[in-house]
Amino acid sequence: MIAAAEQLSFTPNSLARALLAGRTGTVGLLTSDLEGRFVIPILMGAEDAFGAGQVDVFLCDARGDTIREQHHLRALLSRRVDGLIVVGRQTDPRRSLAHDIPVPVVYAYAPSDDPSDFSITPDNVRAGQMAIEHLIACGRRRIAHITGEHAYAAARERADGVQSALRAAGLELVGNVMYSEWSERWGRDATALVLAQHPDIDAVLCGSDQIARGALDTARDLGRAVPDDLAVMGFDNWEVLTTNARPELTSIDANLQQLGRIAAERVFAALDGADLGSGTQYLPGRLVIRASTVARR
Amino acid sequence: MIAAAEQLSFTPNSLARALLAGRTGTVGLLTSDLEGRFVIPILMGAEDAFGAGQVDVFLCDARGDTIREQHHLRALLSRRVDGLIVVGRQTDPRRSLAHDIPVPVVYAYAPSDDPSDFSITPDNVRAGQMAIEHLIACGRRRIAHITGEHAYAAARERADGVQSALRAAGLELVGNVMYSEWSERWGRDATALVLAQHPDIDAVLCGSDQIARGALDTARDLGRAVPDDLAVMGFDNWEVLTTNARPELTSIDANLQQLGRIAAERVFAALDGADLGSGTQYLPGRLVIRASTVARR
DNA sequence: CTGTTAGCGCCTTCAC
DNA sequence: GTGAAGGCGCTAACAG
Repeated sequence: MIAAAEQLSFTPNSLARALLAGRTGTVGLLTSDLEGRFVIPILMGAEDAFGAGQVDVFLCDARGDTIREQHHLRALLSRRVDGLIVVGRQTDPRRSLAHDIPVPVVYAYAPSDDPSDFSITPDNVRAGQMAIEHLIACGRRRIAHITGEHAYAAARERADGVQSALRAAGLELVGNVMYSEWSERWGRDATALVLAQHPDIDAVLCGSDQIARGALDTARDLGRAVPDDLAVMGFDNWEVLTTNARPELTSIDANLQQLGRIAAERVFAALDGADLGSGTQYLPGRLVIRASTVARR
Repeated sequence: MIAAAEQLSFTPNSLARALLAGRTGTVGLLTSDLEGRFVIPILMGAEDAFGAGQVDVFLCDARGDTIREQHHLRALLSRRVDGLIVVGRQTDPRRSLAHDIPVPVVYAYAPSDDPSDFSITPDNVRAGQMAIEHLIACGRRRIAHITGEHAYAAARERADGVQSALRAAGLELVGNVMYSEWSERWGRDATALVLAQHPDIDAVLCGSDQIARGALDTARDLGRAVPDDLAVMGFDNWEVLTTNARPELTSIDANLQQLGRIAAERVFAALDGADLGSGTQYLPGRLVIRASTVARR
């Protein structure tokens, strides 16, 4: 009867329950950069995995500032989150948060520099290989590689994968890896440059979809038909760029949503006593073939 | 001395404090669509405003599903959030969550259809007017308007603003408002169409930056010089599209981050007893002039 | 099987 | 001034 009376608009107080149970059913997601487009899919994947269970997530954006990060960390711990996911803005290793955190911590995207932490990050070397293997499968032999800032591990690692896959096929990159910035503009300029120096190339592999969009523009300006005359591909599979390109752009998807989901599942399992493990797990990407490398027929 | 001993690694338990205080210092952010690019800046603005104070935010993505939304709502209330921000994916009014929510609720981006709720949303009519006023100030007189889906209030309202500003200047739109989809592809196709029918136009106002990018491509293909021969502008000021365009794209920024900040501030003030108010507040946008409407010199 | 009670960690009050 | 006690809402353990 009491129950019936309260049924109308009664909500149990999770706080009290948490206080008693020693478990809040909450997880902290500490990001260093909401602006960037890599964090969001990861966040979605994590939200997804947790949403099914009964856990809610505290989102904190440290804006790349260590002080703010420490502040948020303290706040999250004082709120007794059951676990923590730390999402970086780049795939370069980042400093470990601290050693004495009383809850499981998973580093996503940006791995921790402490090998005793557990991290999960995209396999960029493999991604570079996959791209080259696809281009070779398309019959391309004279391939140039235009990419972003050398300061980014993602750029260097993809380039490593590119070189190793070429070597494995008995081929060589045309010219050097061209590093500069992650922009369409650089894609346009670099493509003009490489086409002037090496007019006989049959493929341009770009380090990001943005760069690839620039490459497509220049190819069009110079009358090079894509993909018949010149194949173009990118990385990241940023749909707004890839599916609206002329022709639509082949790309390597880093499976970030899955990465977020795995991170969440690992934290979740650790809550139930599973061992979190340590070291860095590399998540393979996925080739998404579109018309910029394979002609429609 | 006890304090000293604990200073090493002691974190006060916010739960216990909250239980006693009747205040958790948490706010729920209920979104219907993390994927979309409008939610993120709002979220950042809110996180920003709250981060300064001591409040943390629970992020819940309902994925546009009402059931899931109700589920999350219950969860958030059971966690005794002090307030709620509901962020929709479109600017079309959405159904009110419920009438009996015991904490302040602010609707952001998608206003509530219940006038007793408080909502804040971009002023799209005014944005349309601002765009036209800018084009007229640039000396344009024969303006076409290509936009997205008619089903979106944002498209219709901007078009209303466009028409009213033209009328106020004694001008008329060239052709009808062209509604279709929010894509580069449509921007390309529609621009080709309108240039064929009305070769004498001197400006194309596009309903989004994506559409505007398509318009720029077609203008280039057809040899129309931008901005001398044809001005092009968009809406949203999506930097990745605007600053990489050839030429860089003039756009109307909806100030979404500010919108998120205001929403957070309103919730925050309501926590301290301030009246939340009701009705819909329309936040004006901001003109960002770039080279697609004003020639560099 | 239903009803009572103790205590989770903190803060505020009141007594000393 | 320092110190003890009560209670926030819940659940687990125990008593009836």
